[in-house]
Amino acid sequence: MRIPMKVDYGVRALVDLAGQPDVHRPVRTADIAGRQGIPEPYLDQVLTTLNKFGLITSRRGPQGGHVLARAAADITLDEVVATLDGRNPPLECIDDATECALSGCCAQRDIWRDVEEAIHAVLITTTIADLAQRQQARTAAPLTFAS
Amino acid sequence: MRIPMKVDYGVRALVDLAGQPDVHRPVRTADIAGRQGIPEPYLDQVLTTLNKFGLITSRRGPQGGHVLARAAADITLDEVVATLDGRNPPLECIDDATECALSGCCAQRDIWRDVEEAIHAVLITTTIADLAQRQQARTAAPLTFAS
DNA sequence: CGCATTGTCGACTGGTTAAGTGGACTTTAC
DNA sequence: GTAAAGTCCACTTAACCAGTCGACAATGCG
Repeated sequence: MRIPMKVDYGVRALVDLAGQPDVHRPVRTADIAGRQGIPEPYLDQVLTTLNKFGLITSRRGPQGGHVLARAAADITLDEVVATLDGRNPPLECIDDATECALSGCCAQRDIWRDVEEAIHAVLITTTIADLAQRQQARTAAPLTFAS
Repeated sequence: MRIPMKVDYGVRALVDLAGQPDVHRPVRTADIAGRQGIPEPYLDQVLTTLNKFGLITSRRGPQGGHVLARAAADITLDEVVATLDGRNPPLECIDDATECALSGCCAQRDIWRDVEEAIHAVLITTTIADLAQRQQARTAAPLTFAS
């Protein structure tokens, strides 16, 4: 019942990209890793996956880096989780009814599905833009008093 | 974001115990394993844990086996998960604020906490008795039409 | 063209989880 | 009291996840 590191790192990276002053200037892996406290080689893999599935666009070479492929408001957390965690259901039997067949369609399958849907409901209503905005408000607020 | 096998097996075993005609007669590990399609030696370990934490009572020797230690209606799924999965938060930083400190109290921490609470909400409102009842209704219903 | 920079990919290591194996211990039946 | 039926416990194996390292490929610049 844990959130994989991949997912946490991926979300952090996307929020970092969304929070850049110029959204079209590529950001290097090392910069994101430094700011977010993520082991760089590992973040590397995560960003590669995000690029492969079209969440970010990456460019190699000098002045290369990563850019959000879409508007931050269009990227839901649910999509990030699905991309990085491979669309795994919390338990096999939820999608595959074949395994659970012998126990006469077990009752707890409903419960696990409820759990899955509860998670889904939270994740689908949250976008990277939401998080970036919240982040910005949080880093700015403690320094400047409300005018 | 997966539900550990331990948890699934543990819940299945408890529901199995709750569904017994005589709740006070001990049920053998092998019987539960056979009915529920669980690898017996592994279920063994799970049941030992459940016994150690007082969810079931186990007796050794001939006519030995496992019995629910409390009423099925008093055992919530949340408790089973906590017992078998060791009260792990979905992400370290939710309980330990030390790790996340450098990124200025990150925004997604709230979201992961929301997810955790959503899961909690489902699990705490479901008891072993609920599942056992639902299970019984499901195995009986397809044969007899509603009167 | 040649080289530095930066992303991409694959193999490798260490820790945790899901199981399997074997033996010790405890209780009941005879 | 002895044997059998059970649970309990420690060790091993296989698969997976987090993280590291090094080679390769593409891009831009002189």
